[in-house]
Amino acid sequence: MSPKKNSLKPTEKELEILHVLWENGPSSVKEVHQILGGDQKNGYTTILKFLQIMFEKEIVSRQKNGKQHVYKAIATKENTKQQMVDKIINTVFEGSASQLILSALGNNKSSIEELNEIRRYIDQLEGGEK
Amino acid sequence: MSPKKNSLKPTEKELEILHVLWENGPSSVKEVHQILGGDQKNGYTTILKFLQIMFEKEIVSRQKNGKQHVYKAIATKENTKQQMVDKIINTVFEGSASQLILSALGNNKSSIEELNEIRRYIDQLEGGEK
DNA sequence: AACCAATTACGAATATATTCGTAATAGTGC
DNA sequence: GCACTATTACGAATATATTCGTAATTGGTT
Repeated sequence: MSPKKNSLKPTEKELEILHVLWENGPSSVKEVHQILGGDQKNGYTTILKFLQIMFEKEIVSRQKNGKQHVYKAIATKENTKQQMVDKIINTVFEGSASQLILSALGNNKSSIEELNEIRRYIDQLEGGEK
Repeated sequence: MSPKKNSLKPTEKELEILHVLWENGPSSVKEVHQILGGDQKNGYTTILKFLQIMFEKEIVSRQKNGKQHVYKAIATKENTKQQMVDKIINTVFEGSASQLILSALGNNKSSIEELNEIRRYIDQLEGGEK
């Protein structure tokens, strides 16, 4: 019965902005705008508007610093990635993570080192029973 | 310079419908509507409209059968899954398939058998050099 | 050929996402 | 305190997605 809805489904553009906040850390509108390519890519007020909307959706928090706001992502990159992975697993891989994994292994060229890392991780999962 | 754009980004609803066509095979509007839950879930013309739009976007093909159209998915489920995997890899996993895989292994409980299957697949990839 | 039920076609209403212009505000320096 | 500029707030325009009511069509039946 919480008054807020926390569906957490960033749109395409919101995700772009989240990336900036994750990589750059807490940032002003100006910074986000710049990092995303300046006026070539988006009007300043476009980015501003998005940050305001994201603030209302509680995707980001903000804090005043002089006359400007500094925005900060609320969800971590890890959490967000996890949610997106869960979603794709459920919508197209009938709930099976391993299907997704096989598919990811399938077409994408992972290096030998990466494959070894994955193998090590699997060993770890199996070793730790569960 | 082809006259068509083939971006292939099914929306949420389109994906739902594609699933029906993949699982059920070529289907009439009536069938899709029924399988998706009938009038409880969507009006008949809603599904009809979607199939018409998807036809224009060339997501599905269709063929007349008596007075009705029989719709058929153009892309296979495999292709579509692959595209979605590629996209998520590029948008949130900085192009690294193995990152996605580790993430998928991470929170989702795969069974021992599944882990073994994945391991076998990795063996195969490594064995076959490449 | 005329009728009827099933089906499609069309267009509009609503919802959400994206973009940005203009107005209001608020610190800063004088 | 006042003017100046950086910044935010607001509201509207456009785009795309979703939903469905109503009209037109069409194939089969008599």
